[in-house]
Amino acid sequence: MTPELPGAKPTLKTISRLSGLAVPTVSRALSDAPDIGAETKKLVRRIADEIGYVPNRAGVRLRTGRTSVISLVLSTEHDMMNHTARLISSLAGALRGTSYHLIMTPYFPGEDPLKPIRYIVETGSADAVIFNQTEPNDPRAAWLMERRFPFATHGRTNWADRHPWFDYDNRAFGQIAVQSLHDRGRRNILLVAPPMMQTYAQHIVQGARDMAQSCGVLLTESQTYSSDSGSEAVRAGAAAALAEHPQIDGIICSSTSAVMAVVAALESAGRVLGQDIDVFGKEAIPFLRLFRPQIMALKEDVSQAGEFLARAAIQAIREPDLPPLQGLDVPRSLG
Amino acid sequence: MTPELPGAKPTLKTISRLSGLAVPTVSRALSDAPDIGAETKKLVRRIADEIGYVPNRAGVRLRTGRTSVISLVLSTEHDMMNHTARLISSLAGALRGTSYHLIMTPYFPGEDPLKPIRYIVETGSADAVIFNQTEPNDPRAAWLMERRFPFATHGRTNWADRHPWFDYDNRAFGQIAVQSLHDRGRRNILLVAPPMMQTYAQHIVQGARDMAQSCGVLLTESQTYSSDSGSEAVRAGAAAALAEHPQIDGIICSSTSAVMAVVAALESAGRVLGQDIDVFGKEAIPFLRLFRPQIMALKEDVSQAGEFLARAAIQAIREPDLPPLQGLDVPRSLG
DNA sequence: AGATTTTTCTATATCGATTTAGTTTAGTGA
DNA sequence: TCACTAAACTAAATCGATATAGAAAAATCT
Repeated sequence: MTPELPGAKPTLKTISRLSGLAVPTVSRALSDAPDIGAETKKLVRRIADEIGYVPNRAGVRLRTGRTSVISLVLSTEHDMMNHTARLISSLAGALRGTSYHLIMTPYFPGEDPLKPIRYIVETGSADAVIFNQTEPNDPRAAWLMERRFPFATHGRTNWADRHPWFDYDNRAFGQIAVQSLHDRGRRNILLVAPPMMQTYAQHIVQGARDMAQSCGVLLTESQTYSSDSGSEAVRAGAAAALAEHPQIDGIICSSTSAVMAVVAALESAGRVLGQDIDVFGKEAIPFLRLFRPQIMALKEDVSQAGEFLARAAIQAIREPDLPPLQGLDVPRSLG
Repeated sequence: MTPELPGAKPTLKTISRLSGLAVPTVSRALSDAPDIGAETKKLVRRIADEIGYVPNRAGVRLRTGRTSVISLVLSTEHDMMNHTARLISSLAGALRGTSYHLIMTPYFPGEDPLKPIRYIVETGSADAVIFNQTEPNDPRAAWLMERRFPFATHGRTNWADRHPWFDYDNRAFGQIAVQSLHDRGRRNILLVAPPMMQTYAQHIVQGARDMAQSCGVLLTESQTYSSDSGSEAVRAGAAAALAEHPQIDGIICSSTSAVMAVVAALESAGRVLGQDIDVFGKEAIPFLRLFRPQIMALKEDVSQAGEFLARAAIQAIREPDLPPLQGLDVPRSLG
C-alpha cells in the first residue's frame, strides 16, 4: 500500500493527494482559472514548486492537441564549411523513415553540461540522447550509464567499451600529420593544441608524440592557447611562437579555423607556405585547399558520423543488451 | 449522427469501425502480435494503408512511456564559420525557458519541399513550422497560410505582409556593395549571382542594379553559375569571366564560400586583391578578413535571426490574430 | 460424446491532463 | 425565514493507444 513510488515523476494526482483537492481543481489552479479561490491557487502552486511538478507532455498533447514542439525544417544539403550543421542534418536525415524525431537541446557555454541531459531524462522527453565534445571522465556518460538511459556519443570516453560511440581516429591523425611533415623534410613541428579536457585532443597529442619520437622530430606543443581559443588568439599565439622559435618549419592544427589563423600569422611573418614551412590540418569541407593549395590535410567525414550515431542510438533504445555500436572514421587523404 | 468528420485524422477507432473489429484487436494486429489471425492482420493492414493511418504520438507516448524522440544536445556556442548551426543553436537557445522543444525535420535536396511540412501538419507533430530559403511564390507559405497553420520564415515571400518573417536586408546589401566598390573607383563590377529562385537573390540583384544605374557603374551578372553552385564551379566561372572581361575591377558575392572561390580565381589569374580589383562579400563569421584583410564585407547577424524567429513563431501560435512579427537585419559594416 | 486445450478475439482499465456538467456551500435579497 | 444566486469545488468523460484478463469459438484428445 505504498502511496507513491519514490522514483515516480510527480503528476497532478500527486498534488491532488498532497493537497486533498481533486485533480481537476489542481489543474485549473495551475492554469489560473477564474473559478478557483486565491488561497487554493497559492497552496497548489507551492506544492507544485516543492515537488518539482512538470506537466507531462504526452498528457497535455493528447488532451489538447497542443504539442509544444516547434519544428525547424531544413535541407539535408550542406552549406559549405559547416561542421555542426552537417552532423545535424545527417542525423536528421538518417532518422527519416524511422519513427524517431530529432529534437535539439542546447546548453550555454558556461553552464553545467549535465543540466540538459538531466532535463531530458527526468521529463522523459526523449528515448535517447546524443552528445559530443566528450571528456575522458565525461560526467554525462557516467550519469547516463548509471541510469541505463540509452545514449551515443560523438567522441570516446574512458568507458568507451561500454557505450555506443562514433569517433574520428585522432590518434592516427596525429601520427599521419607528423609523418607527412617529416616526409617533406620538416623536423621542427609546432602543434597548436586542441582543448585538452576533451578526449579527442588527448588522442591527437598521443599520436603526434608517438610519431615524433619514432621519427626523430622535435615537437613543440602550444600551452597558452588552443585551437578553439578564437582565431585572433590563435593568430597571435602562432605569431609569437614563430618569432620565438624561427626554426619551426611545420605546424599541425586540429580545426579549420585554426589553420586559417595560423596561415595568416605565418604569412605576415614573411614565411612562405609550402616552401619554408608547411601547415597540416583536418578538413571536413573542401575549401582549405581551394584557398591555399599548399595546405596539407586529412579528410573528416562528418555525415558518416551522423548516420552512424542515429543507428547506434536506435539500437541502444531497442536492443539495450546487444553490444553497443562503435565506429571509427579512418583519416583519409584528400581526393 | 455523422460517423466521422471528413477532416479528422484516422485513429484505431476508425479502423475498428471500418473493419468491425475491436480497437485492441486492431492495435495488436498492426503490431503483429502472435494472437491475431493472419487474415485479420492482412485486413487491418490493408485498411490502415488505405486511409493512411499513422499512430498518434501522444497516445503511444502516454501509454507506453516511449517518446519516439531522439534528442541532440549541443552547445549554443558557435564553431566558427557556421551559418546553419548558428541559426539552429540560437533558435534552440531562444526556446529555452519556454515550453517549446525544437525538432529538426530535414528534407533531401531533390524532393518536394512541401513534403516535410505536410507531414508535420498532418501528423500534428508541431505547433509551428520555421523554414528558410524562401521563394517569392513559396508553395510552403501558401499551403500553410491556407490552412492557418502557424509558421515563420527566414526570408520573405510575396505575401510577406501576411506572415511572420525575419530577413536580412539584401536590397541594402546590393546597394552598399556597389556603392562601396564605386567609392574605391571600381566601375566594372561582376555580380556572382545567387540562386535566382530564392527571394533574397532577387533583392540583392535589385539593390545592385539600382545603385549601379544611379552611380554609373557597369554591372555584369553571372548567368551560368550561381553562388551556391559549389566552390569549384564558382572558381571556374569567375576565372572565365575574368579572362573574357579583363576590365572587371570589382566582384560581389553573396556567400562566404563564393568569396573564397572568387579570390582563388583572381589570384591565380595574376590579379592583386585590393590593388587592381576588390571583392565584396557578406560575412556571418569574422574570418574572411582574418585571411585576406583586403576583402570588403558587411556583417550578417544570424543569431539575431534565430532569436527573432523563435519569438515570432510563438506569437503566431498563441496570438494568431495579432499582426505577425516581422524583422529586418540591417547590414552593418565590420567592427 | 464430453473434457481440455488452443486460437482468436473482446471488455475493461490505464497513462496524465483538461473540459464539461454538475454539486455543495456560503451569501444575498425580499 | 425561504427562495435564489454566486463562488468554489468535484465527478465523469475524453483524447489515442496498449496491456491484461477474460470469453467465445474451434480444434484436439481420450
